[in-house]
This record gives sequence, structure tokens and C-alpha cells, in this order.
Amino acid sequence: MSEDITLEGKTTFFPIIDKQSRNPIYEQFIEQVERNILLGNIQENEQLPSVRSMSVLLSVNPNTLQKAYIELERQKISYSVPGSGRFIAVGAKSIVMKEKLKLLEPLKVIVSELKLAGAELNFIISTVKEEFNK
Amino acid sequence: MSEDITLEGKTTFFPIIDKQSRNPIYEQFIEQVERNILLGNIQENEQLPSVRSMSVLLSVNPNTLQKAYIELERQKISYSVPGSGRFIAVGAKSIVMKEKLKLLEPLKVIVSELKLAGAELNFIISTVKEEFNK
DNA sequence: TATCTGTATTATTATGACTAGTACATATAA
DNA sequence: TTATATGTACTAGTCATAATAATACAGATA
Repeated sequence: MSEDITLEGKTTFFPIIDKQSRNPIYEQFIEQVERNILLGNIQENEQLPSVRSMSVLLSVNPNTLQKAYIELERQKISYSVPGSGRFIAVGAKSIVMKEKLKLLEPLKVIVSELKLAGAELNFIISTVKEEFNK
Repeated sequence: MSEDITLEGKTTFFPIIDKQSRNPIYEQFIEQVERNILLGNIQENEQLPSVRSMSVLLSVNPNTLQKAYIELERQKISYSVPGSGRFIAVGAKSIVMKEKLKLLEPLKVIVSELKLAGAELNFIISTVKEEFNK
């Protein structure tokens, strides 16, 4: 979903945005930042590309990216220094990890729907195992 | 999510629509029809409420419901007889069951994201078991 | 015949995502 | 100091989709 690039001397990441997707661009962007934090591609206190430079890279309006950054700020995943730049917060990874655990809820919904559709427990579990060990 | 009612002598179902939801009304409606088929609340060849009567029940525009019905038609879950009414197709339940198995894909996505977030396999599996046996 | 049913069409409204343009204050480096 | 890059804020406009509104027509049935 993304590849590393080098930008102005700072190693960073290059999100792939699908403008045709039903998911809003700003949500896709947040998703990829979080993903790269988990992957270790983005470290604490590392500087993120500015709204303006990223908007050029992705051919996306700066406001769209600012919206994404504001949401990351709200979640304490990054912090901004006016005039200086935007950085990954200390503890960002653990915050993302905790947030991702909320995926257990949609997981439960899917399991209950699969059960209703007649899927067997062992079938679901083996699917989970297979995917996990991939 | 829904409760049984009796309408014009025909036992049917009464979908609960959340107009504030991000999910379109017509998708919510389809979801509940499918759910009630799986639950056995709607049988094969059973007549569905007409676009007009259902629109009154749900305080929703007839066109919105027609859109939902057309999609159910497309999936061969129901069929319509102009002038007569709309009915659940033979084999509808098995079609819905097959369709619901597509939920395995988002299930896999969630599992891989949970893995990335550091969740352990046994933790995921016990969550699945717990939900399944609920 | 009256009334129910599905079907089709056009127009309008509401909302959210996105874009466009501008402005201003702060931090940093030349 | 000055120039430039940064974040921030604001207003307006575009675009697509969902939903509504209103109407019309044809088939089935009591």
C-alpha cells in the first residue's frame, strides 16, 4: 500500500491514495500513517511532510490533508509546531495499537453474521489462523 | 434490529431504519431483509410489503425502497410481478448465505490489522469463539 | 370499474468530500 | 532583518450520491 521514499533528506513514506475509492481521501491518509507507524516506518518525533509538500506529492488539496492531520492531532498521534512543522508524538505507536483493538467490535459483528449464515465455528477459526500466519 | 408485525393479514417484518446512519437507507433495508430471511422470519414465495405501503410504514420515499427492491431482484433474492406484488424467490436463503460468506474477506483484513497492532492469535480466536457461542 | 401493484421519468433538495483561493502568525535560516 | 516555509483559519464553490417530490403509465385483481 505504500513505499518508502526520501524527501528533502528526511526518510518518510509515500501514501498511495485511491481517489476512486468510497473511502474519503483524508481517511485513507490517516489509515496509512497509522499503518506505517505500526510497521516502524515512521518513528517518534520524526517530522511528517508538510501539508503543502504532501499536497503536491499526492496531487491533493492542502485542506484535505490538513483535515487528516487535525484528526491525527486529536488522537495525540502527532503534534504540530506552528512555523516549524508536524511531528509524530511520543507514544504514538501505543496509541495506534490501542485504537486498532477497536477492530474487535466489527470482528464480532462479522462473526455473528457468519454464524447466522450457517458458517461453522471451526471454519471461521481456521480462516483466522490461516490469515494470521500468512 | 427488527420486530415482527402483522400487516394486512400477512405476517411480515418491520425494519428499523436509522436515518442518521452513514449507511444509506436502501442498504439498511436490504441488510434487514437478508437478515430476516436467514432468521426464517421471511419464507420463500412470501409476499413482501409493497413499495408504497412500506414507504408509509417507514416514512421513507417510495423511490428509496424501490431502489432497494431492485437490488434484491438483481441478486435473485426476490422477484416482482407487475400489478400483483413482490415475492421472496425460491432459494433466496441459500443465495443470501453464499453472499454472506463474502464477509470472510473483511474478516481477513481485520485479522491482519489486528496482527499488525500486536494482538495475539489466541486472543483473537478466543474473541471469535466467545462471540460465536453467545 | 376501482384500486392495488410494479415501473419509469424528471426535477429538486441535502449532505459530505473535495477543491480553490486567500490571509495571517510563527519559526527558521540566509 | 528579511525571505521563506511552516501551521492555522476562513469563505466560497464544485461534485457526487442519497433521498425526496411529483407524476405518469401498465398489469393484476376484487
